[in-house]
This record gives sequence, structure tokens and C-alpha cells, in this order.
Amino acid sequence: MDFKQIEKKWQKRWEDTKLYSFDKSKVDKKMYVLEMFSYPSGAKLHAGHWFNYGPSDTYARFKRMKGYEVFQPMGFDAFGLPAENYAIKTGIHPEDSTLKNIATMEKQLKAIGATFDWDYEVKTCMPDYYKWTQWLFLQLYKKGLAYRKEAPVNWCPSCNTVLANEQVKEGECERCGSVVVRKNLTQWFFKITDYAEELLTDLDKLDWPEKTKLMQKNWIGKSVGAEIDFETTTGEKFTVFTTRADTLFGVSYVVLAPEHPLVEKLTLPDRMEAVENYKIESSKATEIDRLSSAREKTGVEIGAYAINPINGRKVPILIADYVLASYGTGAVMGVPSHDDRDFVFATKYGLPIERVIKGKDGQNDALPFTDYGVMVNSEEFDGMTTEEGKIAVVKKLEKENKGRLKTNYRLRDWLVSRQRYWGAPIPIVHCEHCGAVAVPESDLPVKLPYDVDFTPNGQSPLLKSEEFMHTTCPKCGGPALRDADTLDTFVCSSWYFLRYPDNKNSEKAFDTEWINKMLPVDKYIGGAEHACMHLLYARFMTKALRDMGYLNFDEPFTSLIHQGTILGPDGNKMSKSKGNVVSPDDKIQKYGSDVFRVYLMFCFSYIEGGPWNDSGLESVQRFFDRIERMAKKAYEVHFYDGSFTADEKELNYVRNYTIKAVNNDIDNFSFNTAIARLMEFVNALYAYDSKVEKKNKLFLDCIVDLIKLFAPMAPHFTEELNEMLGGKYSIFNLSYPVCDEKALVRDEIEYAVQINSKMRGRVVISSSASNEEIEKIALNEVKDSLGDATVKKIIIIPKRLINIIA
RNA sequence: GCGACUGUGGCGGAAUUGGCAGACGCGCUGGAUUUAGGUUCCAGUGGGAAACCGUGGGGGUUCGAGUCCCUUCAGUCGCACCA
Repeated sequence: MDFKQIEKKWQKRWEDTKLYSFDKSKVDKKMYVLEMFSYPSGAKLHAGHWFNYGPSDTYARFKRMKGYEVFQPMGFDAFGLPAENYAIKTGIHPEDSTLKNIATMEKQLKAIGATFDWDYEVKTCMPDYYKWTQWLFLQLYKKGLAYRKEAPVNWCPSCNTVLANEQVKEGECERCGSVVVRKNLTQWFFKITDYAEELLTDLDKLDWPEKTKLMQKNWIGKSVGAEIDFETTTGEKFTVFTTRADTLFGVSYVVLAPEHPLVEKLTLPDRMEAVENYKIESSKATEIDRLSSAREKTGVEIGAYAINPINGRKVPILIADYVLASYGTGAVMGVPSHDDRDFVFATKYGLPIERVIKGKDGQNDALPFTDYGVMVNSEEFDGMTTEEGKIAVVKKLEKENKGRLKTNYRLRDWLVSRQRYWGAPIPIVHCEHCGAVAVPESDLPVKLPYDVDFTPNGQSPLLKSEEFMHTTCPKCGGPALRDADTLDTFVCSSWYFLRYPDNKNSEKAFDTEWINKMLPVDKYIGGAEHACMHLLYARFMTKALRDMGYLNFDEPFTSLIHQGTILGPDGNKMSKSKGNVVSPDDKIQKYGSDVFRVYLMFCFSYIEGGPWNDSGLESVQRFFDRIERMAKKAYEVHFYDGSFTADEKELNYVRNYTIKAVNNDIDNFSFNTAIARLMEFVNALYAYDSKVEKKNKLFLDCIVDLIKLFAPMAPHFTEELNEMLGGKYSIFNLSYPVCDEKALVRDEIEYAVQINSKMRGRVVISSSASNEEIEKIALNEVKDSLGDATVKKIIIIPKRLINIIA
């Protein structure tokens, strides 16, 4: 079969007949299948793109044949650093290179033969899209969910921009791997922490990989505890956060983070120099040493003392950089007897270690004892368990207004400003008199100027554009400056799935009524690397928009699947530097897109991925040939219509078994086993063909079913065979084969017979046989191996095995 | 350090609830077709002469464990002093 000609033929026909365009009138049967859109980085699709889009297109086609109105759009996450870095290197403007890349990728995506409905395409770098990204920013701003503050931020010295917490991996820039440094800057944040609790609890509602949910859960990092107020001997107040209020009697010191605002005020003059030195040391250390996990704990006393509110004891105050300014209150109580870190610290600095918790009966409670236990040396609380004491201690303090129950989250607000050019400008104007002023919605979009010098100098490139920067204040009309930063590209991608179904709307970001019908996304497919970034941001944005009345659902992606990674033949991640990149183009040239995508589905587990291996392509090609030969046979042979012989019953069994299994497998993204089942079916057809001279019409029916079953995986090939056999156009308008359960009921069943759990034989037993009959047949079968042993018990597992215990 | 996942023939990988381990494919062996090679078709293919032994190692529960429990090793990923 000439695949090149066939691909062209059917792609044209599909396009001419608008086969894949979404029928809005059937929205009640909608199935929103979405693959994470791509970044238009290189000119060509790589193996990873194919692995993402090919199999998920199979899923979409399958659902279509199951009667769903499938909505499967495609677009481009077009803003971002790579285009800008490429521009810095080559001088080609990001807009030019991006648009060119998009054009090439569109063409290639069409060549996959996927069912994307291109009428709904979005490109995030176009003004008709980022206008609404800016609108979104303004809504959050109005709602108090976007705010500006000066804070220590993560700065990537190589990308010349700040990064969100989520974009820092092991102290390094997620994108370029440079060591991230800390800087104090005034930046825009989204208040994702307002949604911490809901983002956490709603995870239970989602059909997502457990691992991903767990990662989000850990990232949000809820911890339930209490805030306890300490007073210093000079009357200053500060608050600590603890999850173990039951250990309060064991406090032998308190620690403030070096950056804590009270440090300067509390430090005694004779300690000032030591404290200042320590602060300098620790600020250096956080930049360089963040990676060493078992870093030695250090600290200095500041000379001041605090009063333990529960027992009035005076304890020294220290600063130490193992206490983080950014978590909790930036201050902790030191209980060395019941906390590993405090124990190490107290031992080093000779601070007292006093037990206030003992283990439950017989438990080894050597210090430091960090398990839950029973309170001791704690006055009236003695004898209480940790669970009781945690509450009781706080309740007592609460009466004196010295403490309260409190829940903390590890999640921080989302930093969205970027000091880069190629992104959506932040729609804010800074006026000398009025401060930060929102750009009126009617003035959107704030257009990104084309002619800008974007050579990096650590500042926002837009600052250099006089024309862009200078504007008038929307409030007072006086001269004002625009915000020179652009939005993190994750802002663009946090709502694109809402734009797809209404991508041409020029009045609104989307029509609420329509979007409430089209969403949530039923099946979302993409890489696992977005677990704590895109997937978290999109959930936040959905919830925020819901609370503003623009949406009526809580979660954007009901069901999520991560595809695995295709590695190089050497088992390493494909990369140019390793020289192990396999180009799909040569393979597609040689085998065609159908064979290529079936290869990807057959030779890899979709969830796992794995190393590339060429030999699989040949075997998949062979499988196609085998089907084609069978189909030609079906076209030529004369069939009779009549009752089934044993051979035909068997063939019909395999047919229906295959139908059932393939339906199930595709639903579960288990494409490799679905194809294995189809191969078995083909093998059964060959067996029937070589065995039976005069062929029943069943043979033809089977081949027709086979082609339909295979259609979602090999769309061009099966469309051609369907036409050859006189089937109606398009095969994708036919319904997917449904299993006839009756055909799966067999007259006879083969049982394994075991004696004392060891295999001793097999018997074929009528499916209507009673247990007594089964036992009798089994005993007869193995009577020689059984000898004269006494049978104690017989275990029958229906349709599987008989185990004789003797 | 903490957490999650993975570990099955020469190879890629299968195994509803615990129930015949190794589906399907690659590779290999033999046969048929062919002048020959290739293609195609048919048969075989975990180890062992056999009893038996086999799912990273050790232990346990069970009539029965790749699957459940404990322990240990190796690899992958995520978090990284979160009080």
C-alpha cells in the first residue's frame, strides 16, 4: 500500500468534509479531550510530541466512534524564554521566529492525521489572546488576588529574571540550571495561598495519578498547630509557630530567623557585632550552600531573653538560619528533648535539654524523642497524651490571649512578574500621584511593542522603550509609567483551556454559559513535570474565576493522564549534547505516520515510556501487511452464510474477546495491550484461514470488525481498507464494535488440576457441570499421581482451577 | 535525610479479586515456498537429562503469592532544615 498517497488522500478528504469539526448542537454528548499545548520551540516535532499527540488522538477517535461529540483543540504556548534567548543569540525577533515555528508545527501536526479542530486554535502571543490574559490579571487585581510587595525573591542570574517558587528545583533554575540567588524586589504576586485549603481538599475529587496528587499535597504542605506569643524581658512581643504545643514546658531557648524584624531591636549592644556578622554569613550561605542537606546548624545569642508564657521561665533568644523567615512566623521555640534539629543545635551550644514527654508503655523513648507520647514535668498537664495536650495547652493560653490554634501552609503566593520581553505586559500604570493604577478594560490589550532592544542587562527590556513606558494615568490624567515587567508564561497557560471553546469571542474572555457546558476537560493528557506548576496554577485560576462568578465548576481537569518519556536508544534522555536524538522524520518518511504511531503505542507503555528501539518498527509494519493481506482475501473470497462449526465458534469467541479487551484497554490508555489483542485476533484469522477451506461469512464480519477496532490507531490505513471493502465514508462515523457477551460463554472450560498446589494436569469440563461432577472428573484425571493418599479438601476456583489437598 | 514508584526470559514488555507466570512482539531454531537471498506461511523457543527450579535478596501469611505483610538491596522521580 502506498502510504504517502493514502495519507494525502484521506487528510484532504477529512478536511474537505470537515469531518472533525465540533458540532455545537451536540454539546450534551461532548467529550473534551485535551493535550497540553506545545511550546513552538524548534521547527520540527520531536518523538515526544508524537508520543503525546499520536496515542491521545487514538483515544479521541475511539471516543468519537463510541458516540461522543469529541472536542479536541490544539494551540501554542507561544510566549516564553526560549524564543527570546534564541533572539538574543541570532538577532531574529521572537515574534518572527515564533510565528514561523508555529506555521511549521501546524503543518506537521496535520501530518500526524490527528482530529484536531483547527477552527479553535489559540496562540498565547497574539493580542486577541493576551488581551484576555491581561483582563484576567485585572479581575484578580480587583478581587485583591493580585498584589504587589517587596519580598526576597528567587533570581536567576542567567535568565535575568525572577522565578516563582515552583520554578526553582533544588536551588537551581528549572529552565537553565543556574544557581538561584535571593534578591529583594517589588513584584506582582497572585494570592494562590487563599486557596491552599481548597486546592488540597479538592484533590480527593480528581481522577488523577496518585503520585501527582501527592506531589501537590506535599507542595501545599498543610500543617496544623498553634501560634504561641512570647514576651521578652524588655516587653517586646513575638510569636512562634509549633505543631507540638504539648512540648511547651520543654522550651530551653527560642530562635528567630536572622531576617526577623525584631532582631535589630532586641540585640544587646555587646552582641551587635556578632549578630551582624552572622547575618552576613547566613545570607551568603543560603545562596551557595542550599544544596547540602545535612548542613551544620549554626546560630548566635543576641543577649535578650524571652518569657515562656506557660511557666514564666526565662530562656535565651538566638538567631539561626535553620529557621526560615518565610515560613510560619519566622520564629520557633527550641525543645531539644523532642525535636531532632533542636537537639543537635542545643547539644552544640550547650543549651539545657529537659524531657517533657515520655513514651507510651515500654516504648524506647531515649532523647531526642519525637514521637507522640505522654506529658511529664508539665504541671497540671502531666499524664495527658500528645493529642490531648496539644489542644489543652493552647486552650489555656488562649484565655490569656497568648496563643491560638493555627494552620500553616508551605505553599507561597505565586510570583508572576518577569523581567523579560517576550510575554504579556502587565496592565498596570504607575502614577506619581495615584500609585499603581489598573489599565481600564476598554484600553486592553496593552500591546507588546515590536521594536525593543531586548539584550539582557538585568532589567526589564521594556524599560528601554520610551514609547511603551510613557503614558498617562487613567485616574488623574497626569504623566505616568507603565509596568515594565511581563507576566510569567504560566499565567497564559493557566486558562487557555477556557478560551479554546470560545476562541473567537471578541467581547469577553469566554462566554460563561457556553464554557460551563463545555468544561471541565474530560481527559487531560500531558507530561508529569507540570505537577506543581501548570496543573496547580490552572486549578487556582479556575477556582478564582468561579468565585468571581465566571464559572460554575470547581476543577478544570476531571481526569488526567501523564505520558511517559521516550528516551534515546542508550536509555538516557534524548538531548543534542548526548547525541542520542532519534528524529521521527526519517522513520515517518520510510514507514508512514500510521505505522509510526502504532509503533509508539505498541512498543512503549504509554504511562512509562522507555528507550527507543528500532526493531519494533519492522514488526509493526509486518502487522499492517498481515491485516492488509487478510482484508484483500476478504475482498476476493466467496463466503457462505450458515451455522457455526467448532472452528467458527472459536473464531467468534476470539473476535468478541478482542472487542471487549480493546474497548477496555483504550479506555485505560493501555494501547500496547490493545494492539497485542488485535495481533492475537489476526493470528486467529490466519489460523482459521489455513484450516477452513469453505469460509463462513463470519470470517468477513471479523475482518470488518478488525478494521474498525484498529481504526483509531491507524486512521489512514483503515479508512482505505474500509473503502476497499465497500464500507461507508467515514469509518470514523461508524460505531465501534460492541462485544456480544453470549459469544464469550463457552460450552467447555479447561481447568488446571493441582494436588497440594502443584500442577498435575488439565481437564476440559462442560461449563454446566456441577461441583460434584467437576471434582469427580478432576480426581479421575490425576488418580495416578494421587495414589492412595486421602483427599482432605478440594478447592474449586470457577473457570480456572481445581486444587486437591491430600 | 523524608516521601512515592519501579525491579519478571537474550531483549521490549503481559498477567481482573491472591488462582495454569512469561500474553503480544523482537531475536533465535527447524520446516515449507523460492535457483538463491529477501518476503510469506507453519512449528518450536524461561532454566534443567530429570525430579524439579524459577518474577532483585531474605523472612512471613495462605490450600495457593509476581500480586498481601515485614525486612534488605538497586534504580527512577519528587521534596529538602516547613518547626
